Amino acid sequence: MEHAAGPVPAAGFGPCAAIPAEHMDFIRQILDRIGDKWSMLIIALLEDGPMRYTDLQRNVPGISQRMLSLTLRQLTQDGLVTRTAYAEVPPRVEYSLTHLSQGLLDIVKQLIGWASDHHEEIRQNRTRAEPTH
Amino acid sequence: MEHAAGPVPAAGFGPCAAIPAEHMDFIRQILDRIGDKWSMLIIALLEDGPMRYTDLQRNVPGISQRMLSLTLRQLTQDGLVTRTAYAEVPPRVEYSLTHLSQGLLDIVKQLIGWASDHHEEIRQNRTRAEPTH
DNA sequence: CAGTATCCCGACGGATACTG
DNA sequence: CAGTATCCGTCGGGATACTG
Repeated sequence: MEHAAGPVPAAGFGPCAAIPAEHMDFIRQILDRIGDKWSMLIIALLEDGPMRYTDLQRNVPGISQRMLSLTLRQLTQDGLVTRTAYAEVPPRVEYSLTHLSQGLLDIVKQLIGWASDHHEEIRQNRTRAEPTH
Repeated sequence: MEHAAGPVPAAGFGPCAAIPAEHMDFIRQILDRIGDKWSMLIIALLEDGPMRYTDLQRNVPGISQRMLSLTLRQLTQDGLVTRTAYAEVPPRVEYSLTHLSQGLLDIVKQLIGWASDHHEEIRQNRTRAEPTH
């Protein structure tokens, strides 16, 4: 991100130097899509390589068939996941990442890393925040 | 639920090398929290420095007072945002990032950058995915 | 195996009105 | 200015049953 260096550039201080208002729109779009309950998890899981429907279902604990299907369809439509169906006797379908989602994968992994590092701290903060009332 | 009876291959490549099942839990916790509709946006906005309640309200287009209050309270409780109230005649309250959210900010910025770079591609993918009926 | 279809509940979150 | 309180609709998403 170019932020050039600069403490609040331009005139006075604008209402929002960090995010141009024009960007707000699709930032929300993307967040709504991958910020949902399962997308990032699935993308992270696909890092290892292609996975089948049931593989995903086993490895994303708690996901329902409905949500798995829906999420995969969304991701496929967005070009973040590739669906490959093999015409075999027991049907086989594999899902894998695309070039587009490779960059996203990197970020998702960072987010997971951050969560791993700080979830405990956050939990502590949360419980200790009670007494205020 | 543990189906301990399962193969659970342990050797070779397990069902999930990317995310150990134990981590799934708090990954979901974090995603549920910051993956909501407004948290990341607010964190990104606070990069520039402290902002007041109304500043945030202006710069997060479409957010309601209710959601702004709620989100800020959540973030404050989690230790991701600091709330500072000045006892002045017109009340003034400022919100800013904490050391904890600094690392998260970096990731959020990357995500925003990624969204900026690829939202168009994603939109195209989405529209061109229709004909499949 | 890899899904789809249907039902249904709870929460997320917007609109509005009120307060310290 | 900086919130809280209440009402209420939408819809994300789980449970269950069925299909190619």
